[in-house]
Amino acid sequence: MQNAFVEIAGVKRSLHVQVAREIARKILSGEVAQNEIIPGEMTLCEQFKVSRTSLREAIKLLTSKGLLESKPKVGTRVTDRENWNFLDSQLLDWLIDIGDNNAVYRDFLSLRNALEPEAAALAAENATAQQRILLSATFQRMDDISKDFELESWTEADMEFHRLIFLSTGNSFYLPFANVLCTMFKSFITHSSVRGSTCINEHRAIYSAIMAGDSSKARQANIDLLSKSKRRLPGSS
Amino acid sequence: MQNAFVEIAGVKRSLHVQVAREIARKILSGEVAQNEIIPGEMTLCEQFKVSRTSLREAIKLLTSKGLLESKPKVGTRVTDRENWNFLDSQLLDWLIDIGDNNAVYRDFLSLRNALEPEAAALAAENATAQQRILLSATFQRMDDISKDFELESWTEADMEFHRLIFLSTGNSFYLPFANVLCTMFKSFITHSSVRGSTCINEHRAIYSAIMAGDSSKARQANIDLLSKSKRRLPGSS
DNA sequence: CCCACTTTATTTGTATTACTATTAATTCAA
DNA sequence: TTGAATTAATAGTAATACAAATAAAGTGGG
Repeated sequence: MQNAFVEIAGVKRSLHVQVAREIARKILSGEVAQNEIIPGEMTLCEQFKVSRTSLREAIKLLTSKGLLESKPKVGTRVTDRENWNFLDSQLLDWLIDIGDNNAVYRDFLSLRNALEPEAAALAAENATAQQRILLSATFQRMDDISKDFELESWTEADMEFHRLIFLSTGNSFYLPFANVLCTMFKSFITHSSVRGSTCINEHRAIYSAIMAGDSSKARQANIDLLSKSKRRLPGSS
Repeated sequence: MQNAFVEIAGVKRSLHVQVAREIARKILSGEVAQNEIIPGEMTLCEQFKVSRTSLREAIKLLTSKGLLESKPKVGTRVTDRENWNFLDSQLLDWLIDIGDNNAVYRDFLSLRNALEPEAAALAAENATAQQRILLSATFQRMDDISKDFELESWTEADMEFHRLIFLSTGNSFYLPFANVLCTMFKSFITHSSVRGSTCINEHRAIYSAIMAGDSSKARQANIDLLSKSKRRLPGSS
């Protein structure tokens, strides 16, 4: 396993991101195995035709996402899958680019199932005045769009709605999901998975419950929404 | 706001991690405000007495955690709190070092509340043979320890038990929580928050349900455990 | 023969300097 | 007033040298 690291994508972005992307692709796709030691810095510099500075920045980026681990004398090793940060937006982008997205979408829906009802409940209790205003404006947009449906603008409003709920929980640990959610929604758009109806009534139920400060009703309304959309998405029963 | 960036902790770790830690502390504590532009690279190099290489590695690390954002000509700016990745173990360590941990523990418990019941249900359905063996061994240890209670070893086994559940879900998005959970448990130990009893029976119920492949029973058992431990932790009703 | 200690070689970590690319702000001309 | 060209400031890339860490090989004493 020597020449698994070659080529370079002729995109725009900064060099070390290109390199990181290439290496990440090979790791995520399984082309290089977990716990495998990748070639030394010098070797990789030659293969990617970049300076050691750039290569090291690339490796640092991947290390910070839990994909790699470096030790002097021993080298840089691919970590166990357990340590990969699947909630990182960039990593998700790379993962989606690779292929079998059905599994990714299914797993993500499962996570939303666990999180969003609780997030809605928390938002009902903790949303600030400012956040309630934003939520109102966004729901208004959804309501308007639902009457004259247009996929892209509705998806965007839908995304913003659920994003705002995460941000309104008043719980720091829910914040990262706002970004992950956006990444997934954007990938939905570009890969144009069909999403039939708007479920505007189910969304209205969530919205009303949050504005009324009724956490249990918000939780239940979000459960209802998820159980309805589950029936339309690929890979679910 | 110029000399908010000085000193340097005389710890061991690699240089750029020390620097990153210092800057992160100032950001997380609010000493430097969100959206504020921090001093240029050269200035920071002088203040921290490190080379530009190390400083840039530090900044890259913080950028990858969503704390900073760099653009040519404009500089490096502290991002909105919404973008901070609170599920990063290192960031959590820094956050805990700062102070008001009660809020952190409370928020984390709230997240566990949302996630762990679903994780237990998924584990009941998807745990591999290998994972079931590990879970059995770990529960056996918990059972033994509960008879002759010793705080540290029990906390470690408890942590491993819940960690294994996350790893056994068969859902990539649950994996990162395994590490976050460990970080929080370790902080519990060092900051020696009291955790009275072992709840061994509640844990047994989860364990049995997972081994039996009964997802709804596993979910309910995990809910029961959380509602019981909630009554003992600081900051909850 | 075996164990502990020392040396060596390899690999990552840090530092320095120089140059390039990007872009906000300014300037100057239409 | 506008808008295109210039300027200046900052991050990105590169090349090179040296420092630190450590696994592995070598060495001496028991």
